[in-house]
Amino acid sequence: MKPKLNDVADLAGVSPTTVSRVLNNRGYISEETKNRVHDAMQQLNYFPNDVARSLFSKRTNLIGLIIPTTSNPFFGELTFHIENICASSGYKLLICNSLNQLDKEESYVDMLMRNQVDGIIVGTHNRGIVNYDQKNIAVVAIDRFLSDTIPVVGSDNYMGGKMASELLIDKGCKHILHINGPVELETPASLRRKAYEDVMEQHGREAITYEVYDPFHQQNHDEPIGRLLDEHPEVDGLFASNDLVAASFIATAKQRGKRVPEDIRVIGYDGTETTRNLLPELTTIQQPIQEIARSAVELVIKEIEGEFSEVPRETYLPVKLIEAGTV
Amino acid sequence: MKPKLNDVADLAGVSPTTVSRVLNNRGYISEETKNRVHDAMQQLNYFPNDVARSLFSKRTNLIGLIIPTTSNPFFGELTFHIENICASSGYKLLICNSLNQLDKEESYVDMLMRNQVDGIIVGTHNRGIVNYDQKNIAVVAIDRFLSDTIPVVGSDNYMGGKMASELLIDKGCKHILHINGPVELETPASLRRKAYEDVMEQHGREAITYEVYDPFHQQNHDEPIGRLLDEHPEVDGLFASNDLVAASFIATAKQRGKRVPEDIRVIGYDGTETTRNLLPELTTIQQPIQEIARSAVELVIKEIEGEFSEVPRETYLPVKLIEAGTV
DNA sequence: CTGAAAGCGCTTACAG
DNA sequence: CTGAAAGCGCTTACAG
Repeated sequence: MKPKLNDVADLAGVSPTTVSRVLNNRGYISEETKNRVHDAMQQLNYFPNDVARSLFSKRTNLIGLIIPTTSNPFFGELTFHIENICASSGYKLLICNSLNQLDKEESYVDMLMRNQVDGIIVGTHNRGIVNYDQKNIAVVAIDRFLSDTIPVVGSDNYMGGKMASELLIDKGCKHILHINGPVELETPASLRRKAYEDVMEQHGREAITYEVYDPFHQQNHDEPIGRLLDEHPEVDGLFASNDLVAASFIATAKQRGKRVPEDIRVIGYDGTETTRNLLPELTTIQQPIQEIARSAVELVIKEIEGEFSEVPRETYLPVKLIEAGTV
Repeated sequence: MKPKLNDVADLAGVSPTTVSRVLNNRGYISEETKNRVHDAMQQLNYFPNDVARSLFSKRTNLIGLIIPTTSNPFFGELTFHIENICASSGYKLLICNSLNQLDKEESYVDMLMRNQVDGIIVGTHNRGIVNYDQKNIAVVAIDRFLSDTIPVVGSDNYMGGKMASELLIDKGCKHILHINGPVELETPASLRRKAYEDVMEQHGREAITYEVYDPFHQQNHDEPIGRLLDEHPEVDGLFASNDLVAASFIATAKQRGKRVPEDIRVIGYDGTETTRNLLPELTTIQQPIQEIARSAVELVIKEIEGEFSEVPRETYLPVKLIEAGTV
């Protein structure tokens, strides 16, 4: 049987109170008892039961992370950094892959609440919205407006969209296409599209935006992209809302005999380590994933600790253009 | 304040015992009380505190997953599937990115034990080894021998290595190189190398294996690969132990004016969705990630439920050759 | 069919 | 400097 605090107390010949105190380094204890207790703990190979501690303290040091899927390199890397930063602050991560399905997100939130997590970081992009406000829990959203009060963290989407669009213009593209997620979502990421449209207008170009149903749940984009290329044979530039779509586009374009960048120039968005490794020639707008993770974790911890005044409603971190072969 | 079971009991005019019974659907309860209790729960927006339940039941329904990093596409996808399968079996996932560092793995295991997880799935590949046997907890390893008793799940590494090596031979390669992780690890993955060496020997070829220090922790492989190409200008075939290394190799080779596959044919290992999407031309041995995840979860659950006799010591799942442009 | 009591493994006022 | 008691929010024998 697992030794418990009482066993340690018995062995050390002290009260459970005393053991608890040396465990938590609270109150005055003589060096001698302290040593005896430590010896007893060692001897029994004792470690405290955090479930019992949580029940009392009403703190689990657990944070729930809801994302579409860790299979997507952006979210895989985001998850890594979030977990890493949580760990160094004494928090643990409960992971939830919602696949952008509202019902899954809802049942995950229920699960997290029953498990008494201290906070939730939400990075899903559903159509519907879970009402996090009345859950009475610390929440931070990544690139998504959840309510008037829930803080949002993301990359500087407008700047990213602007840099990408202007680069394509500078390179001499005449017919620039944009592929984005569904606009109705009203996410900060739709600013990428807004920037694209603004730049096109400034340069007297027509803005043509295609929407992919769900850019985060990995799926085969080749077919819709093929149709798109057939409908717009004049296209000579593409700004894709993420690198996976950009990669699908490049593959499809090549199949149709188009050369990249000679015939079509392509820019993606995200710039994950994985993309940099597997497709180094892709020009892309790199999100500061680690900084996004850091902000999200810091903000949710501030909320947990009640420091609401120090939590800005919106935090946008700078992006970086990575210019490579596809442009 | 969060409503508790007692509040529900008060409102419904019954004892806490009764509320607990309707919550757990245990014992006989009249329809009428059942309804009154349900009404009270609704009215108060009550949901049970799983921390308290866990303290009593000594079951948390929590599983710990220790992997190098979700940033790596193989582990990102593995994590997704494991979490997914856990969720459908009522388990939750606590995620731990060890970066293959022994000290991190150790402190994660401590953390998981304190949090009373029901089981642990281990997918790290350190040099040192944590003694999981004496932790007295359900453990399953992925592609790693942890002890004589801990079950291992993985792909059929020998078959994968054989298929890759033979394909290169069939394609007419004369000087085939293999890049692998450090052998001392004695992981089942080293069977990929064994198969390569056996095939080379059968065909009277020299086996040349290079070792990359840590193929899982993403890093820049370009420099060592560059040296390797300089030392072996005659190489016309490469079997890489994973797709990321294969991609680095291809990029480096191209920089040196080598054409793939005309001058050098390349085969990777893993075949993740992400690689298929970003680098569809890469020929690779695809691991059955979802099946590995399913086996790992099923086995750890069997251990948790005490059905040790149904847990095989080693489970190797079939791989699939994906032949594409690099070969 | 329902309830009072004890207990899961800890922690913290409160006394001394 | 140390301990007895009560309690965190549940559940389960045991009675009735």
